[in-house]
Amino acid sequence: MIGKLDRSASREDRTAAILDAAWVLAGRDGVAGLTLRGLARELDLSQPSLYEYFESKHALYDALFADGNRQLLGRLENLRLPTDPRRAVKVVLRAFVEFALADEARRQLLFHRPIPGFVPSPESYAIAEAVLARGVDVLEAAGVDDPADVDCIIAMVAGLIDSQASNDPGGTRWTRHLDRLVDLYLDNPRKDAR
Amino acid sequence: MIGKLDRSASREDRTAAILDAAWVLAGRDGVAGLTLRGLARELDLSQPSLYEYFESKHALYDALFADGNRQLLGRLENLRLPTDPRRAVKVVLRAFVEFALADEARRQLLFHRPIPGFVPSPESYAIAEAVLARGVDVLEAAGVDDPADVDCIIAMVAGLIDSQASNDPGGTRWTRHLDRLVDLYLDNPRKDAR
DNA sequence: GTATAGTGCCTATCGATGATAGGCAAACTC
DNA sequence: GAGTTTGCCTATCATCGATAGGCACTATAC
Repeated sequence: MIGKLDRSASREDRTAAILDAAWVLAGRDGVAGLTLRGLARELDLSQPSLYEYFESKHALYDALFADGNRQLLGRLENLRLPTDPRRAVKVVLRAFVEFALADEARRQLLFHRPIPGFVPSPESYAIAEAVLARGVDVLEAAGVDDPADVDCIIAMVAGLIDSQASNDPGGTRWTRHLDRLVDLYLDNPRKDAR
Repeated sequence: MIGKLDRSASREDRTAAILDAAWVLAGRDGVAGLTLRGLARELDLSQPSLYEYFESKHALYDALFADGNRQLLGRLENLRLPTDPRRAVKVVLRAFVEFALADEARRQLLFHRPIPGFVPSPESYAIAEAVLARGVDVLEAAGVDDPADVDCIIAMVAGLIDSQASNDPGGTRWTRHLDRLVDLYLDNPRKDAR
C-alpha cells in the first residue's frame, strides 16, 4: 500500500497523487504491467473510481507521459550551461541521457511506445517537442546549422541510451562514449550542397 | 481468412503455416494486437487448439522471434560481400537496416520488447547473437578491433533504424546517412590505453 | 430554506483475453 | 487388437478495461 488517497485534498492534488502512485507501480511491475485495479487498490479506491480522474487507461498513460516530459523539461531548463557552446551541448545531452536512464519505466513510456495503441495527445506531445526544441537550440548555438546533422546527433544519443538500457542497465558501457561522439559529430558536419 | 490449416500436412508444416498467419495478423494489427482467437479464426481452428502447437502465447512470440532472426541470418549469409572490408561493412549494415525497416511488426518484435513480459528463450536468443556475431566479424575484418568501437557502431545503426521507423517510416531521412557515419566511425576509432 | 445540479464514490456487470479442464475420435505402436 | 498418443473440440475460469446505475454529499440558485 502506497497510501490512501487524501479525500480532502484538492482535485488537482488528488490527480497528482494518483500519478505518483502510478509511477511507483510502473516502476515495480513495468509500464505495461500497470493495472487500474492494482492502482486503485494502492489508493484504497475502487477501480471504476479512477475514471473520475482519467477517462481511460490511455488517458492515464497520457498524463504520465506529460508528467515525465515536464520533469525532463524542468531539468533541462534548470541546467547551468557553460558559456562554451560545445561544452553546453555536452552538458545538455548528458543531462538528457542521465534522465532517460534514471527510471526504466519512465524511459520506456517517454521514448518508446510500450503500450499497444497508446499515442500521446497533441497537448502532451507538445511538451516533448519543447524538450527537443531545447536540444536543437543548444546544438545550433554550437554551430550545427544543418538539420540533417541535428537528426544524426539525436539518433546517436538515442542509440546510446537504448543500447545502455537494454544491454547494460546501470552501467556506462555506452554512455561513456557520449562526449567523444559529440565531438566527432560536431567536428564532422555533413558536407551538403546547400 | 488467410487459409484453413491443412490438416494433412506434417506437424512441422502446420506449425510454419501458423507462424505465417501470425506474421500476417501482426502486420495488420500490430505485434501486440495479435490475439490467439483471431489467429485461430484465420486458420479455422478453435483457440485452445493453438495450444497443441505453442504452450503459451509467449511461446508463439518466441517462435516468431526465432523465425525473424533466422530470416535475417539467412539474408546476411547470402550477401555477396565486396572484397574491400569497408565496403563489406557498408553492405552488411545496409542489409541489416533494410531488413529491419521492411516489416514494422517484425522490427518491433526482433529489436524491441513490445510484448509485456516476453523475453526470448535462450535458444531463440542464440540466433540473434549469431546475427550480431556476423556483424562483428565484418567489422573486425575492417580493422575495428576495439569492442568499444563495435558497441558504438551498433548503437549508431540502432539509433538510425529507430529514428527512421519512428519519425519517417518509409523514408530515408536517417538511413541516408548510414554510409557517411560508417566512414566517420571507422576513421575515428577510440583512442584507448591498450 | 429548499430545490437543483454536480462531484465523488460505490457495487454489479459487460465483453474480450489468455489459459485450463475434460472429453472424443482418429492414428499410431507394440 | 489393446493401449497410447495426437489433434481437435466445447465449456469454463480469472483478469483486464470499461460501462451502467445508484447513493451520499456539496455547492449553487432562487
